[in-house]
Amino acid sequence: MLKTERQAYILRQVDLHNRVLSSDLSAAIQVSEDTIRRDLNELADMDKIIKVHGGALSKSFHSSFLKADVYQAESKKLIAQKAVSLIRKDMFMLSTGGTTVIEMARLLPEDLTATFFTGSVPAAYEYAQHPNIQVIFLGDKISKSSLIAVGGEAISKINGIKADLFFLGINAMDISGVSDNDWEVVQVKRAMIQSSQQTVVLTISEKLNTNQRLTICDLSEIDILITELDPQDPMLKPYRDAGITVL
Amino acid sequence: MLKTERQAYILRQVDLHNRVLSSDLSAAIQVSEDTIRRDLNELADMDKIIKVHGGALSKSFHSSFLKADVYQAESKKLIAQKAVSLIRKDMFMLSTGGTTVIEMARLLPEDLTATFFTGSVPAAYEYAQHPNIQVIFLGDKISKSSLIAVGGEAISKINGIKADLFFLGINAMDISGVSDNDWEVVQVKRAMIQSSQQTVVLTISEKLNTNQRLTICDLSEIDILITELDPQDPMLKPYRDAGITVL
DNA sequence: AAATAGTTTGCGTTTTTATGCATAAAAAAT
DNA sequence: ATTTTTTATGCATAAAAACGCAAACTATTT
Repeated sequence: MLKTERQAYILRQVDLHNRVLSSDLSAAIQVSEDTIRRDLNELADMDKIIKVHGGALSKSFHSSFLKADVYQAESKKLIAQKAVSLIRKDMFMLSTGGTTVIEMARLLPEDLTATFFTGSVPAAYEYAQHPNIQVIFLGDKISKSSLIAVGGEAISKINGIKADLFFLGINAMDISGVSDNDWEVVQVKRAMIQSSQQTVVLTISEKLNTNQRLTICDLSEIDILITELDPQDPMLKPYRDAGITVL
Repeated sequence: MLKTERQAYILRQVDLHNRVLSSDLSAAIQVSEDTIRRDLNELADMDKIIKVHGGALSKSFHSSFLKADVYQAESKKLIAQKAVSLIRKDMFMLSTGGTTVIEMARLLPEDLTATFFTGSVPAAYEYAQHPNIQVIFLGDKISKSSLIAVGGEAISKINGIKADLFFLGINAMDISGVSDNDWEVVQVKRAMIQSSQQTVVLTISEKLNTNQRLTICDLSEIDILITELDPQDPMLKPYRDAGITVL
């Protein structure tokens, strides 16, 4: 069997079965596991598969179904970097969805090990792409508008958690607090605030000094605020004055 | 034998067998491997074959190596259409992930109202895009390889459901049953089978007559099998004989 | 027909590539 | 923390490719 043929066979098996073990391939094609491993590495270099310990995963299944959100992409990267700096090894994290949070999920360093609890479908997807992050999905009814799990089940699950840090993506925030327009989402976010040591708001500055109908919490419940602006920016002064650490 | 003759012969062999070895050709035509190599190089320069280490491949082989998933997209649409026909208004559905199932999710008619329970992140995402489908996510730890919630929490949640129909995407299936290679996923799929009135397997025919380490269930637990093939296709006979309704 | 120029082919040599094995390092699993 | 499994690395071997060269063959010109 030619090397190229062998690699084509491997690729087919991976795509077909989603996941293959080196040992199975080795037995099936009758070559050493060494050779299989070299093939997998080459296919991975060509971006055709995802190599994992002991075998490989299909790429077609894992390549992002979420198109990268280009709106204010640079700002979001800045925010992401600041947020990442707060995470320590093996922390328990809570997280909502939202484009800013998802952008951050993509920038988590490869070697970071941590556990993320989330009820957001896209956020769970992004976290799950990372090799060393464990993702726990807090299931329940999925809200169509925000793609986040809402309802009593989700909330009671959240109540059972004690997280170190909570990354909160928001819709609106002003000096009277954080607000939203979806009652079910508000409930979930409130529960998440209660269940974590520290709450970190991630937002582009555009959302500051706006508000919506329903209040999630007032500023005293926010510990850290991260925007793309310089922490000393005058726009952020009201929040610093309210006792929030602004990064 | 003339050079042009020889090259014509080689080309014929490549098209016939999809691949040739330099050593075989050399023995067959009684010329040195050096000459064969030169011929192969020339044919490759003319873009008539793909030269690889040890021989050559036909162009059709190589193109399928590059993008193997295109031809299956059509198959999956066929499967999706058959699957959709089983759903009635306001049914309670269970569903795994998997590319075939996700393809089906995209083809659900706009006006269909139903409730889908799933533990699959990408499937939940697709279902959530539909205006009239309610999505309940069965949360727990997300398996990185399959992006599906696994674990005791998920299973006990599944046990609490009584669904009308279960769309099961699979990795491998033969006459001895449905199998997989991830223990945690097997557990979840088993629970889902138990919790639904009818189990419908969705798969491209390529996965038929393959098997993996861990058994999910035997054929008696499958009610309906949907592939891209005609229900009368001989390949499906064993499954019809086992009492499965083949669509 | 002989001479000549241009191809083609086979062969020896050198490089490159492919593969398996042994061993050490790293990563999971227990 | 220890044991097992998986991976990386260097090395040996064999197979294949590249290269140069000379002999054999073709075709063309004289």
